[in-house]
Amino acid sequence: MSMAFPSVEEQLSLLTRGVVDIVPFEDLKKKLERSCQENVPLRVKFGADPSAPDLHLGHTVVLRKLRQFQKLGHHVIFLIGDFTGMIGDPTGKSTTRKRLSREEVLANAETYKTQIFKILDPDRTEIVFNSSWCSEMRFAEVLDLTARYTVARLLEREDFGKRYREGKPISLIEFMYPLIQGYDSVALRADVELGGTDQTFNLMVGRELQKEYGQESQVILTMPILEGTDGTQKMSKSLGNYIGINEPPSQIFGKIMSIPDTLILKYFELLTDVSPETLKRYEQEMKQGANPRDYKILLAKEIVGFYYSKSEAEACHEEFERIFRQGGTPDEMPIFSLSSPMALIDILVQSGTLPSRSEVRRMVQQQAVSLDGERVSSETVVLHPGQERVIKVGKRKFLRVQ
RNA sequence: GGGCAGGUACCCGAGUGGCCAAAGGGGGCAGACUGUAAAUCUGCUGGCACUUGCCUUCGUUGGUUCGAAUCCAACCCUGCCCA
Repeated sequence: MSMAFPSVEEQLSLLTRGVVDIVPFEDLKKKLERSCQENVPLRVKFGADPSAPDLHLGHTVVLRKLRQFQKLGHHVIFLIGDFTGMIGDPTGKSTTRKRLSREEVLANAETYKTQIFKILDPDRTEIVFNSSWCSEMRFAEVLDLTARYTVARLLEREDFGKRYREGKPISLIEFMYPLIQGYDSVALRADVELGGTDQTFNLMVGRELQKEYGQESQVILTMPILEGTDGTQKMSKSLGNYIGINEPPSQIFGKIMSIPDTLILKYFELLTDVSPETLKRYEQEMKQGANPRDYKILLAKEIVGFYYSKSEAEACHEEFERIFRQGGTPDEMPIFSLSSPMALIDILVQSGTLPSRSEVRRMVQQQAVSLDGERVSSETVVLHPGQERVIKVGKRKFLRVQ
């Protein structure tokens, strides 16, 4: 399969979009030139944690960059770091890593596939597991690997150094992670490795190790870390500020609408294909006083449109207007069927709308509960079957009772 | 192996026998205000009951006591120093 690559300049202009750093830039240029001349695609590596199969928009920043490489004709290697996942890390800092079985890893891999292929081209993506070479390594080989790096250099990493200075624990296996990840690059003979800026250190270790093992060092390309819906902390599932790509369209739409204004342009740049010129125009218009809300709507439509469809995006927009601007109700909401009369408090707990009866009482006290648009003042109101009513808790929890 | 300091609710962190479901902050949730948001103000933030009540929670397990997050013992875990 021989196809001409676009010119190096053309490739670079696309590939440099939105990136934070390319180290070293000159080497990327050289690799691209050689790839053009010899008509050999670059091997572009990206590593993923095996235990987090729920992708969110934060993950897609890098995936979209991989997609650009693919569109230019390069070969993407999606590495699933199952080896360390199967060992587990009992002392992991805050989140104790769960040990994964082989079956779980494979199941997670499947989930990955269905998600990443919403963005990546399956025909140009190779999925690999690092256990396939890590589990073959003999202890002597592992020692040989550890002899090639020093503790002082590992402590150069910001979080290691910080934790060490602050007297917080660092387990040896954590020290090994960068080495393992770096060794993966050796095993894969990666030309380029992508990652978030938080991965810079690990990516650099890959460069060092490749050199140690007599290979040409990979070029590393880092992408910005996407802030979550809270606008300050990085998007992550554990912080609850994420927008999952598997979430229903109306959820995605609503969550995007809730991001702070300061993120609008960044989201456009990193999560959509909107051209740089258009981006500039948006920026100008907002500076001149246009309502940022309207651009958020454009953004939300753009993203929902990408993962679902244009018409779905339109529908989300209409529903959003109805619910939040006019205080209406969504098209779809959880339904709870009554078979006999039941008190409001029981309905809200049994339907799972709220976690406990105490919570229901609190909400009612705080005037957060309404029934068919009317504030509810007592949680003991009894609802009867056969009559359709809508309960609303807070701004976005709805329940249809029938 | 020895010495010292620690382990408190989602997170940080006060509390050293009853007034502790446990100060304070962060986060979260709700209300007001808005543009849906941010900022601000107010309230809530273990569960069950709901007019002062009961139950579970302060690393784990036992013990002392009318009564323990607080005292004792053993154990587990973490950090620092020494070997």
